Amino acid sequence: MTIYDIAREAGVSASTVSRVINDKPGVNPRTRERIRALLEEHRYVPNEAARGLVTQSSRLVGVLVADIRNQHHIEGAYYIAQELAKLGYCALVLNTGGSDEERAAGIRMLETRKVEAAVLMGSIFQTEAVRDAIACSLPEAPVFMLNGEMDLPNVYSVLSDDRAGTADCVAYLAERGRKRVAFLVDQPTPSSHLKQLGYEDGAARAGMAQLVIDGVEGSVEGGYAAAKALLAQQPDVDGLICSLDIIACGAMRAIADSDRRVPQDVAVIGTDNSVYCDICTPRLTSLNTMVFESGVAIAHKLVDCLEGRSTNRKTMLFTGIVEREST
Amino acid sequence: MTIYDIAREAGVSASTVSRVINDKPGVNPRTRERIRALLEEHRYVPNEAARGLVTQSSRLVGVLVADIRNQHHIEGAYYIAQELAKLGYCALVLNTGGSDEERAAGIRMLETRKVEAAVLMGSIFQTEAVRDAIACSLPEAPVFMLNGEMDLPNVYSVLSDDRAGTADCVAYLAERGRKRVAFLVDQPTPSSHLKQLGYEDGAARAGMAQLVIDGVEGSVEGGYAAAKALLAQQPDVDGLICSLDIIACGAMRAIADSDRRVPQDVAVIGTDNSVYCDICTPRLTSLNTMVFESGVAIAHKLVDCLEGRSTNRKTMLFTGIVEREST
DNA sequence: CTCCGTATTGCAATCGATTGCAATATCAAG
DNA sequence: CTTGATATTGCAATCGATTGCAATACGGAG
Repeated sequence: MTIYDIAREAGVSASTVSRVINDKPGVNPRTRERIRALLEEHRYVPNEAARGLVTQSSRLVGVLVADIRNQHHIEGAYYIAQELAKLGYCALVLNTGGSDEERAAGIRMLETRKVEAAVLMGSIFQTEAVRDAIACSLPEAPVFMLNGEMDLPNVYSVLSDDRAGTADCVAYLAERGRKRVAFLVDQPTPSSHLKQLGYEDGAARAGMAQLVIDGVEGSVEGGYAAAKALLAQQPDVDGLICSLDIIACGAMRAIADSDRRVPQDVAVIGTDNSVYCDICTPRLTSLNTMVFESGVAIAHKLVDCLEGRSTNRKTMLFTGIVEREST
Repeated sequence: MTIYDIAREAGVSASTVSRVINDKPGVNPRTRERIRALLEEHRYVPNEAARGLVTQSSRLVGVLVADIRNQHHIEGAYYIAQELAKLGYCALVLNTGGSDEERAAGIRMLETRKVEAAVLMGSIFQTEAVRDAIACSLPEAPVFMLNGEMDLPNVYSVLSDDRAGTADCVAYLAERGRKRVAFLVDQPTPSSHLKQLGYEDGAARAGMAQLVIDGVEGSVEGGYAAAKALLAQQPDVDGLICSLDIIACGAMRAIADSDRRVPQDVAVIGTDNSVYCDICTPRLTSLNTMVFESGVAIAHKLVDCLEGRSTNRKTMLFTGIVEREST
């Protein structure tokens, strides 16, 4: 069912039908009603591809998510999709794998689909290859980065101050009398690197020795194994900060298995404030890195851009420690 | 950069360029190479909208996800997207809200984007309104339902036998000497209803009195509150089956707060086998309802359909209890 | 009854591809 | 130097919309 079919049946030209569909003036009210009825009757839906071809617009926004394990990113992506849908835009949510190639391919895919804007969920997109791909494929479209920055005029940033936040975690434990606070960090990503820097800042400021275990696998088992080894080697550890909540969950289990209590013997803090915090026992104190709130902020700024309003290129959200039972 | 730009620069017609792009025969090898080089040099990417208009294909598959809280559905959706990407298809992942209207609107959106197939993640799509929307908007395209069936020739189903699985859970507890097993169920959905029927089957078969608490909020707090109330009223409960793992997590906390031990005093089983199972303490025994595996199966069957191979309209996956510490 | 302004409507080009068929080029054989 | 077969290439229509401009219809004033 195309506008030509409708036009034939209504005894008018396609132009007139198009004017009715797009609520444009210059159509006799009676004709308009007649066509409206036909449109309704045949449940006409426009072909977005054809429409986009002539209007040079797709009403599509690309959302790239790298880590599907990150509940926050996914929820953020869906929130963005929802907000956009309200405005008649459609989110093209793509998951890109772990490599730079795949991420660049994702951006090229957005180009062939002619998206009008893009969102990159996560600091993992902050690489040279992605920068080049954006400069090549989306030099005009507004691109929003979550937790990342890029020196391109069309790239906007929404980030949370994870470095300061993690430093705050160290200070928080130091104030509560912890003397030896270790840091468990997963595979290096820009985000985990920031957290590590924050840990180092905090430890230096508190005059505390630094103890970093890196390369921890991002799973309950990974956290368990790392914490078990740590406690065996450094039995005097009385505080633990983890770059992922899920690692903290595994670590707490290891602590319990080593006949220590959380938080009395070892206090534990995660840095995601994820749903896991309320599920594990004891409930996990965690740094709210505002990932979800960032998604909300991105959706709003994106819509501002798309509707021609201006927005500042960088938005910083402040973190906060959410105290639960593990400290 | 369009094929016309390339054609002009190469001194040939657009047809020739198109033949090169699509690897079609009938082009002088030397010309072909020259055009290939130009394509590369200008990083030509085809406009999918224009291509789709003439070929009447979009290489787009719509994936509708209703409940973003369901980690399985999201992972499944991403897995599907990944498989499709390998074959040159692009997944249009849409989240539809809670109402029938929104779900029907999602299907209509798929129609305007001219998707070649659709996937509905979850039993929640098994409604009359969705059926009508499919019959209207996607009467030809293959539609895959996860955990749902529909009497339309183009709707395929991949489901897990949750009813039998939940009955197995009751039997499992009965065999281990539990006398009074209750069932906590969330807001009614086709899926939770099946689980409830399974519980009733199992209880009847084991000659056990039935004790169903329904309308439980699907959260840790919801499970906590429901279990707390239950234990106060029915102190003799020694087994608990929950329609959602997250409810089971809350329930285990309530049991601990009521000075009972899991599993010694009350055994608990969830019915999602989600990531939460390994995070809570004690680790939660749960029914693997194969949601993730179903996603995999759907991806494969979808690709079969798209490539012209035939598949059976209904695939049943069998559930299994994954034993952990809560039983 | 003519003329003019305004309200409707349609024509035709355009967007960026694909593709059947006609046209031209190339080359070897006779 | 034809002729015919085959290899390249281009023309033009098509997909389903949108839109500027030209054309027609209508109505009232003179």
